[in-house]
Amino acid sequence: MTDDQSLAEAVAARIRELVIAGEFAPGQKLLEQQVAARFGISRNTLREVFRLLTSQRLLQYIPNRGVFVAAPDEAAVIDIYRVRSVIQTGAVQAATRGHPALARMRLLAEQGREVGSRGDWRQVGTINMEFHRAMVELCDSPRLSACFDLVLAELRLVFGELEDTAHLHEPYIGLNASLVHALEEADIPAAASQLEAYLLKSERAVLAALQRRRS
Amino acid sequence: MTDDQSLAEAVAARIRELVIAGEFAPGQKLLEQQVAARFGISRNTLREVFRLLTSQRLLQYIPNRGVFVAAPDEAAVIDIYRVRSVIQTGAVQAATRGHPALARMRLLAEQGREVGSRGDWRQVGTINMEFHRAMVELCDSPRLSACFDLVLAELRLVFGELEDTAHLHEPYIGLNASLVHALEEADIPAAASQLEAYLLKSERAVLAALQRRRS
DNA sequence: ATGCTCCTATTGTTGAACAATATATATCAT
DNA sequence: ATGATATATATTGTTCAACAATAGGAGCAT
Repeated sequence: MTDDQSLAEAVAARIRELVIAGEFAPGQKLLEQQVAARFGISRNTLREVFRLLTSQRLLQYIPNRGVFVAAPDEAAVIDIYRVRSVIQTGAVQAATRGHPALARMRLLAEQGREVGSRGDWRQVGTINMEFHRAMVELCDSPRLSACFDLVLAELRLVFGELEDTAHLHEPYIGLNASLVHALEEADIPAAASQLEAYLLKSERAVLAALQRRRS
Repeated sequence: MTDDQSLAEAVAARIRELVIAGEFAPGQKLLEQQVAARFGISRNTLREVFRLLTSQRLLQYIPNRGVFVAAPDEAAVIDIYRVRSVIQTGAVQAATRGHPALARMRLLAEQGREVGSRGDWRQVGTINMEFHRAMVELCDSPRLSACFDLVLAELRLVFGELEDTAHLHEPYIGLNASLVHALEEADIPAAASQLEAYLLKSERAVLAALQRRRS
């Protein structure tokens, strides 16, 4: 079936999903023995897994203390949105008519609207992230996409800490469609300003929700 | 002395230097037994090291085949400069008067001129990289800096493949000073256009040298 | 050459062991 | 009690030896 990847990578992928889904709580310590037993692998292999996930910022590694599920704080969120601003601004600047990523953005924007009307906000969140990933692919840069994937994964982790994901995604369904429109018209300045507005709004919403949660 | 880091991290740092210095040739295969013996560590620990360096793109990991020293090709160089363009453009946009990173840029620009007049081009290259790292720190974003450090390390690897590093760095001593000047005057557009010119010129020089080398 | 089997070196993974470090517990002086 | 100190315990850091799984090459037939 699915076994062209090494065991370490396979387990890394599984843990990654668990972390992002919030099954492993942020800040929680991961004991080597315990986790190794749970996944039926040896400690040595698990350590490779941990190194993998640490490099993706999903786990935090403190020497001689162990690994912990990353717990992004306000500073992290601010930094994440700074990265998004820089990279995604670069993306809209690089946008060209007829780029496959643009078509994908259009598709995802429509899917988001559909799923949103059905009220499945978790799904909307996922689609929204895919939308922005597609946007970065406008750069045709595997390294920028990789960097962006990292911060996006961190952001999903933050979302996992919050509950009221409803209004965290709802307002952006319209914005996405509008952004696609601007890009298809090759109106870069409009797209850039809409992106900037989106990011600012989203950052504020996330920060507010995060601070509400910490009380 | 210096032992607050784990053995794996220490060895990773050493190998990293060797790779960047070109002591391990790009594309060369690294045998686990051999390298483990050379550094006096066990295979298991070395595997952690490899995972670390792979995530930094200094090594390439092919399942069931082993790890190889990364060998950036033309496509990689093009991509690296795309990343630089996006991130560093973001940096000059974020520049503010009196930012500590700006002072550091000025210092490094002067050092570059000094060392350059003495003809120590290798040193000029190092200082030049520090200069651009400082530029990215204008963003005050640890994640952007981390991403930038990755591509810069890759770029050093490319430089290692070339010999005539002299004229690869010489023309940029003046450009750096001029860029600092523009930023200190808060003339963002000027700085941006100079940066763009610099990156384009540098990219072309590197690509040309690289293609000359492959024959 | 092309395709085949067999062999071998290397990677992938394991389990147990021990040293080094951190955390928890108990002990003691104040 | 409180706080400091020592002791014990759990966990991480690292090693080693073993074996399974895989890739690459040698030889051989076609």
